[in-house]
Amino acid sequence: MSEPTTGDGGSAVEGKRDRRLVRGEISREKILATAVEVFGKQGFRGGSLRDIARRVGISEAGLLHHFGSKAGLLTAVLVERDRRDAERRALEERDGVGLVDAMRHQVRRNAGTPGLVSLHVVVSAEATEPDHPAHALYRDRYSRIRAQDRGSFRELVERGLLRAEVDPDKIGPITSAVMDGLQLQWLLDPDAVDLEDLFEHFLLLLGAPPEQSS
Amino acid sequence: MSEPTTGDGGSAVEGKRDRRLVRGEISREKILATAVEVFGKQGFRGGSLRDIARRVGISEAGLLHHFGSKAGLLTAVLVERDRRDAERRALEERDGVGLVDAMRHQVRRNAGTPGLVSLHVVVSAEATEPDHPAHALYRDRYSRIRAQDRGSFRELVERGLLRAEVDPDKIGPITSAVMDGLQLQWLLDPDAVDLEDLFEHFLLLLGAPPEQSS
DNA sequence: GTCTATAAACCGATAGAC
DNA sequence: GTCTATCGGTTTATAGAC
Repeated sequence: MSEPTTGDGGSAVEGKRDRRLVRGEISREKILATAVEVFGKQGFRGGSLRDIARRVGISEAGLLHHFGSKAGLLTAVLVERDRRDAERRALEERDGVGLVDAMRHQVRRNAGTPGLVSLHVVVSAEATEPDHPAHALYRDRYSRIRAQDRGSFRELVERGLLRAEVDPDKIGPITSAVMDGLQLQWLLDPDAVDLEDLFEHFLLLLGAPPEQSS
Repeated sequence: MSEPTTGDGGSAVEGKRDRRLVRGEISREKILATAVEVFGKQGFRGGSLRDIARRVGISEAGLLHHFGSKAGLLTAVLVERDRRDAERRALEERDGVGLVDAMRHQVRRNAGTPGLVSLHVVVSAEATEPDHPAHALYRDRYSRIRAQDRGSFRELVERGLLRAEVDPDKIGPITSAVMDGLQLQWLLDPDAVDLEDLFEHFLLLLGAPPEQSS
């Protein structure tokens, strides 16, 4: 057994730094980090509260005190992840990082955090079932991304930064598909699939210019 | 540990046509079809033998008589699916259908069989976990596809049927990723994602010629 | 906020009759 | 080949003490 010590992931978020963490919040952060691991490996259906509770070093009842239900815990995990992504994207946008480079950064981060990638791949697939507690969340997330990408890609094509054949209405979902699909193959066989290299080749086919080191 | 009997399923493939089906084989076919439904919706971990047995109209013990275990049933389902795919691909190859058109046909079939698509998307994602009973099967399947695609794509590029920038070593996994990733988005929101249309746009970016109606 | 105890349901698999 | 009965295990969630 032993402590997986992944609790380090609970390293203070950002704005929370100057505030003392009370006991309950320590638990909350640690629970969320552990839930990412367990739901990432076993999925929502396959992962158990017992497993998470044991890894955290808390009782199941104690765990449920914070999140109400298993579905509540999953939702908290995914919402927290979305929050961090949005925060990071906002910082990048402030620094003038374009869509394509932002995607490159995302792929690079993914290659270093297989646990988060696994959470996404496994839970999003589970969530295709309409009754799944995260179904609406994933459906709406992809819908939102498609809408955002549409505008960003249109601008890139208009500025001649992508090949003229690229259809701004269609390239967004295709690009998301490439990222998701490559992640699946990478998780199945990490040594046989080079995430960054393959994504970069896809970008080359779009006619995207090389990365802006800035 | 009882007879898994999963081996005999593949024994008589073509020769079965002229032979009367005995009761057991009727059950076997019906069980496999139902297992596709249940595992497709709930995954292997989330789906239960109880649910499958009830839908088939048989007891759980009767079900296990045929397949030995839950994992044995999943394996039988996936092996059967692979067998049918290989059979169909062999026919197409005999008729001179190229790789790209074969992929178009696959996408078109997928758009008409959401249950099979769901089985693939959900179970392949589950199977990224090394302990999953279908892990080796999916890892090897993708490895095999990558190896086959490498040769086929090289030939297409050499014959000028794809853009020269296309790297035969990299475009295979990217193309698989596009199919898988689009399927995920399609299952999450069927009305918002046009599987065939988006895949065709991807092919256009590769410089592939229009479909050969033959 | 955390615990123990327990409810209530579901699970895969086996034994053995027919 | 199919059944009934059952075992031993797991699951999420609640009640109530502290």
